[in-house]
Amino acid sequence: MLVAEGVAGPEKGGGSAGAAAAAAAAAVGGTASDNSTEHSDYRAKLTQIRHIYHTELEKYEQACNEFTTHVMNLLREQSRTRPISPKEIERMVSIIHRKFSSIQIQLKQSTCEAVMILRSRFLDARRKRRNFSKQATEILNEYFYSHLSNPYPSEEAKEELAKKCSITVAQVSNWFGNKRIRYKKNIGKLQEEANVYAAKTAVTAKNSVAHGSQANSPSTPNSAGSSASYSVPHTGDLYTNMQSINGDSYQGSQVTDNTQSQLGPLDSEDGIPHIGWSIQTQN
DNA sequence: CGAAATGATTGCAG
DNA sequence: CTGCAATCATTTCG
Repeated sequence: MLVAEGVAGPEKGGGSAGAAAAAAAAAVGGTASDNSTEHSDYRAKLTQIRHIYHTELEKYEQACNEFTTHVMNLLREQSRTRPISPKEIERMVSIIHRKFSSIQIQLKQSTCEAVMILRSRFLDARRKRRNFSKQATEILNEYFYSHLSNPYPSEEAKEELAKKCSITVAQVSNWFGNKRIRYKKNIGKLQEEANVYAAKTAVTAKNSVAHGSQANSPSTPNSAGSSASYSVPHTGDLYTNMQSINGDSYQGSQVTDNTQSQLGPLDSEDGIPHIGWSIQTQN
């Protein structure tokens, strides 16, 4: 257990400790490369614990030896007045060693406890999030808005994005989960963002798919100062995607989009259009 | 400081 | 197992 934590291992600099920290990081879900700043704290504390442990252990060992020799001396002294069998000496020594070993076990236990506390605190810190870098969110948004019609990246796409953003696949999934739901919740506000990113990536992906007649340029002329008027991005194509609520077909590029999905909370102030990718069974 | 933004977690459903 | 929705906990912004 302590060995696993790199505490009771060989007392060299930081090899095993580093491994332990890395393992902990992996368990937490970090990339082990970028968030080293957070690990340094953990590692420093682990090192401290290890140092204390070894110091104490050495102290006990030394005390044990001293005590043993002391007892031996006493016995030797006594041997002048009475015969002392080697067996008795052995017995005494073993008793002493047992005693000290129990003390050491206690030390190990308390050390173990300290490590566990440290570890749990470190794991609890998983909520201590760091915002992604500007560039990472840029990349993610780019993908999201260029696949707005079906923002469900495949496993490969997630890996790709994760690599590009220096985050984990799980984080990508989290991000898309959050993004989808928050986008849906707030279409009005995020519209501008959508347009921005759509414009940004207008030429890149997907136009290959849209080779249909309709010009795909989303190009809301941003004229209206207020965000009042927004036309759903739906950069063209395939947002009819699954939405296979039989019948339906799809109503041209115009997005009056009555996909029922009555969002309760948002009062109808502007007839906010709804997004298509609500897969939810909602017949 | 409080509110908004945001990444992570939890519970639920299929 | 994946996604959604609600919620938590932290960070950032005004």
